[in-house]
Amino acid sequence: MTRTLVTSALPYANGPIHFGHAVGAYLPADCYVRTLRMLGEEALFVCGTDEHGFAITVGAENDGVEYPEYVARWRADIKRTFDRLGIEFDVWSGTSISPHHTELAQDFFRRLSEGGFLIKRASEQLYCPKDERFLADRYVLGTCYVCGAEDARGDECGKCGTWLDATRLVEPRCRNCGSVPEKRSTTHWYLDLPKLRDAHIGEWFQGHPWKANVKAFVENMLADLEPRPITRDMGWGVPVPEDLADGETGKVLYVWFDAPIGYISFTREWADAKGEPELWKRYWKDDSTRLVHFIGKDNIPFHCLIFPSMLWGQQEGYVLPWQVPAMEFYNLQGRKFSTSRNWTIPLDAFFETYDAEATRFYLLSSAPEAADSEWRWEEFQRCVNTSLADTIGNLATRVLRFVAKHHEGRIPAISPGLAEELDRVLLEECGELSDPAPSILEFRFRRATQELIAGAAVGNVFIDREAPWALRKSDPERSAAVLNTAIQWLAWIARAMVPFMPAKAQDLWEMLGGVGPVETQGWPGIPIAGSWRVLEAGTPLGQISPPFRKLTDEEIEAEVAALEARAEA
RNA sequence: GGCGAGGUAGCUCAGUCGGUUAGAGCACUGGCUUCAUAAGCCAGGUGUCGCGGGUUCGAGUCCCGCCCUCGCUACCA
Repeated sequence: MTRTLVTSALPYANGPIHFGHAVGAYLPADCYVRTLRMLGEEALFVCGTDEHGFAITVGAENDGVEYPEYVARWRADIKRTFDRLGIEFDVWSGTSISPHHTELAQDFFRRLSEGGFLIKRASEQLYCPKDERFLADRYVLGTCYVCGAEDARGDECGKCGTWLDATRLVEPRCRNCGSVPEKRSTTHWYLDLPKLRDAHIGEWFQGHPWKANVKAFVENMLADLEPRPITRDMGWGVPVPEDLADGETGKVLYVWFDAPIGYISFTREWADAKGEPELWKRYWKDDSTRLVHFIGKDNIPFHCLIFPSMLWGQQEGYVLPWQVPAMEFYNLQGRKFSTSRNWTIPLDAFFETYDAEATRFYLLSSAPEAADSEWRWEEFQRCVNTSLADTIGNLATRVLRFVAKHHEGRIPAISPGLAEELDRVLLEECGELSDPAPSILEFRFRRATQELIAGAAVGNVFIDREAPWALRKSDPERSAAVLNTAIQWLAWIARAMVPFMPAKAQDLWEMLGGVGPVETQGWPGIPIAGSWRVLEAGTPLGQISPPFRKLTDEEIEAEVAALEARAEA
């Protein structure tokens, strides 16, 4: 029995999330958590929005609303998408509203300072006098001092690709209001990453079996590490603790510094809500906890290096990540998802037409585990029609309608002798049986979806071999036993479907006459002859209806055309 | 520039420590079946494993070089 704390990257409360986000950090995590629970293991699933930072202040001001209102709007919008996808966190909060967050983030700063892991340093940064704020590099435009291109962004020139120093741009201007920024000296605190690496984090990282994409990337960074600023001149964020500010004012913790602390704040919020305020320590301060961060690859530095450094630097026994199953990127029909270029799938319309559970399955089956991958409408259609409707859905209807017609809608009887014989046929002679759970626990979600479908295919082979429609006349007892076995197999499928499609799994379970939540049946694993049947003969079936609607060529073609039309508009 | 990942059948991909005639799904063709959502089952593969070298009894797999695609490059989060 293990205990696992699962986090999904905190989405930034500055816009809607799309399927690329969902498949990168949220769906796999939800699937993983559901699998652990089916296996009887303890898991806690934590998420919420990341609500500080410069980009949010700009977004809110452009919309003419106060910061808290702005982030509350996106917090709700993002949550709605998760709800529709059936992603169920144990706690959902936000870094600007979670009760312990400010104090905890300040505490992190304080303890790092006491540990000697912070460096105070002055630097020159660009300040916009009109907007009265310091500008992040990417919010400054100007002429590239390398190639002369105009409208280069302060962090990188779009023309020549050079990584720029914003303060050296020729004719710089504020991206927001166009005025000329001035250089101002400002003091900030830096996290001494080289020191933390040498003290512990380097060794810790090396001694751990990471996913290939994580390992290569971080090893590289470890070799060439520099102190990183963790404060910012801004009014929106967690203030630097006054007692440590040395008279400096207007400083807040950098958003990336406070954001991952949100995982802990939210866990505390969850524990408070349960009426056991100390319970969060069971997850964060017990060595035996497995901390798993689901993220997109853009988040690897933070979750494999910086946040672990912050945690360890507390010297308070915080657990460090056990695994960071970072996904690569997910594109849409050959291009990057882009809200500004209208290369997106409008989700409100999408969920009115398409099934969220089938969408979960398709997303997991195409997840960018080892390389970038993409949503393709044609593949979505193929997946829904072939794998879900034909292989799983049709297996259910072909068996259940037969039973409805010839056995009064009740699960037919089976004798011990026939059970033994049919177990052998089904479990040994109808194709290879595989258990999706080990794949899920290794973060191989694509393979896991294939294994589920392979299981349903075994059911189809079994029915064809035994042909109960023919046996009905020649050997009615065997015909009944075959149908009993097929229904038991559907029950296996329903249970195995839970991590991928929890609601559909429940629908199927009830169609089979199953009572109560299918999750409570536990994970079915690979059936063992003689002990895998869970439904009683004589049990009345539920209402039979095809679990998955097939998608027509016309509607898929229309979706692709609409996508392209929106992008051109 | 630096780093990384990919390049395997028409399409999407799997190939663990190097080891038989390189696999799966889809698509396609033929046959069977008629319980079922025009679903199901069976059978059918002459692939330069990106290119060129090398190591080895043996390379898709390891080493070197090159070509192509994509991503990341931390003061956006």
